[in-house]
Amino acid sequence: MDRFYITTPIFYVNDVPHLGHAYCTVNADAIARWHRLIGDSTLFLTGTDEHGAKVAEAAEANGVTPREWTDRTSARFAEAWRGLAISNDDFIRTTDERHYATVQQFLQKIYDNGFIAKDTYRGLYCVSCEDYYTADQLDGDKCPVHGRPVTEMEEDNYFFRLSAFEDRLIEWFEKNPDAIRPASKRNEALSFIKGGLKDVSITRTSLSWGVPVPWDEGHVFYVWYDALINYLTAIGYGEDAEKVAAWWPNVHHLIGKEIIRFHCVWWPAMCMAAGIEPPANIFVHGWLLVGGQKLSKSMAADGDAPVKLTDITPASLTEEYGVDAVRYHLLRDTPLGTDGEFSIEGLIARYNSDLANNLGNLVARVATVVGSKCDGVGPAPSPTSPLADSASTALAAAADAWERFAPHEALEATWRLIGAANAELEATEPWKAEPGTVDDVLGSALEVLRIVSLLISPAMPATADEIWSRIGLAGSPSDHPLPAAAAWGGYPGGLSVTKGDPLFPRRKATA
RNA sequence: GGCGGCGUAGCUCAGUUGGUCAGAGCACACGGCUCAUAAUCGUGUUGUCGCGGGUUCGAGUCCCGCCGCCGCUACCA
Repeated sequence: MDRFYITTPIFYVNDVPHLGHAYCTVNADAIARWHRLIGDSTLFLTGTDEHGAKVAEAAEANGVTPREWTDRTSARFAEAWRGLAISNDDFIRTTDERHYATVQQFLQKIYDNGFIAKDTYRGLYCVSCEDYYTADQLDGDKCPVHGRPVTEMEEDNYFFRLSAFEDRLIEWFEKNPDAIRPASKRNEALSFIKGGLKDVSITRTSLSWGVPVPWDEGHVFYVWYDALINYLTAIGYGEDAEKVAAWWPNVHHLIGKEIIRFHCVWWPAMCMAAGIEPPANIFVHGWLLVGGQKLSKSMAADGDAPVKLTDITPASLTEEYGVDAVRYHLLRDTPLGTDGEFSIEGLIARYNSDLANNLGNLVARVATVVGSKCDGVGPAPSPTSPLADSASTALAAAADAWERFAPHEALEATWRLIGAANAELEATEPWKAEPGTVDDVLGSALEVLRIVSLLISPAMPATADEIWSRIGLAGSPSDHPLPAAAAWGGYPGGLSVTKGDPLFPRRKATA
């Protein structure tokens, strides 16, 4: 049995979960579900990043301890993911005991290996960003992000000798051309490395809300530095060498393009410094862009302001359109690796054409005709149906696409099968035929629905279960491993088929 | 400034190493069907492939220049 380890970034708790977080997490979830479906032993990890000055400040402003504050804010993410049917196997928090233990061991190892040393850092610091700026980055004398004045700071910090890894990183990139995808993002990281690397300050003394540096009291690790290590905490680094060996380094980090440097430069170097292999796969996704148009006011913080992606909560969409429809849109409309447009109009267009007209209507019309021509008992499929080829083609294309982290292609392939089934019904017109002569075509249509349930289950688990159940099957498609389960002829016949309400009622063009 | 990317039908986008590459889906039009969520099936229209040069028998596909947009340029989840 193969193993499959996939991660999202851990999200910073001061953010409210928004559509950008959801985009990444839903994609990771669908890919994880696909791997479970093909029988891989799968570990899907997400979580929250909870250290740093901003969190400490927010806690104080709310009159609670940082820990109480992050208990509350971390829960918002867990809740958002429940609302999107996210099937993470673990939810890591950087405030977990286990994480402190792993971070300290991992960094102690780097320290012992001689890649961490003390030095003095001087710079212009923005408290809001928790970050230093160079003079030319400033907007006058203010932080370009927050517009707040920066302060001159000087700290005795520990520095990670990133510069020592320039050659090794370049070699790693060249020996592993597919480690970072897409290639455009790999090149971006590589050119950054080739431009020369400077050592990075990885500890702070100005705050205490962080993981303590084990060899020097009074220092805590810089939030980014402890955050990356979560990927090792979850597989028991420092605790369970066997478990680490089982899952590492063949991990798949799914990340957004804004954090390329941390994941594609720092993180591999940190792993090298600690004496372990760098992560085998890093897949960089793009951003969802929100155009000039306004979204529904219920989704915007300020009804008249231009809506930003970060203003859109996943719940505002799932309440209106349903969990699976939102998941489908996120997976189908923006290929991983490129930026995409997000709009309610696009969501509705996709909903109506793919979900209501093609899939939902196919389920409805098949159920109706089985009801009228077969007394509601589904016949077995024909072994010679032309749809058998369509089904195997769809399965092969979907499998290939999921392997390449291309959910949109996997779904596109599945919809070609749905289209073929609709066309086959038109060609054979079972509603005109005498009962008794329609078993082959209706059985084959039901078989398509069974296979479609399997193929859509990573993307739309609830819909898959519902179709599965309506055609009379017990359990859930996710209990039936591919590819065997998707072989033509699996629908047994003799099962009771129920019509039910429309799976996806059509939507008006305006929300 | 430096490095990199993008600009293809109304919309969203495909287009490997240059030669049916001018495409898909949506939208739209017409026709069929009426089992189905006015859904479905079939057929079809739309483009100076950002602009201007060049290489070539032949260029969205290579080269040069220009215009427009964007990303990265160090510690911004």
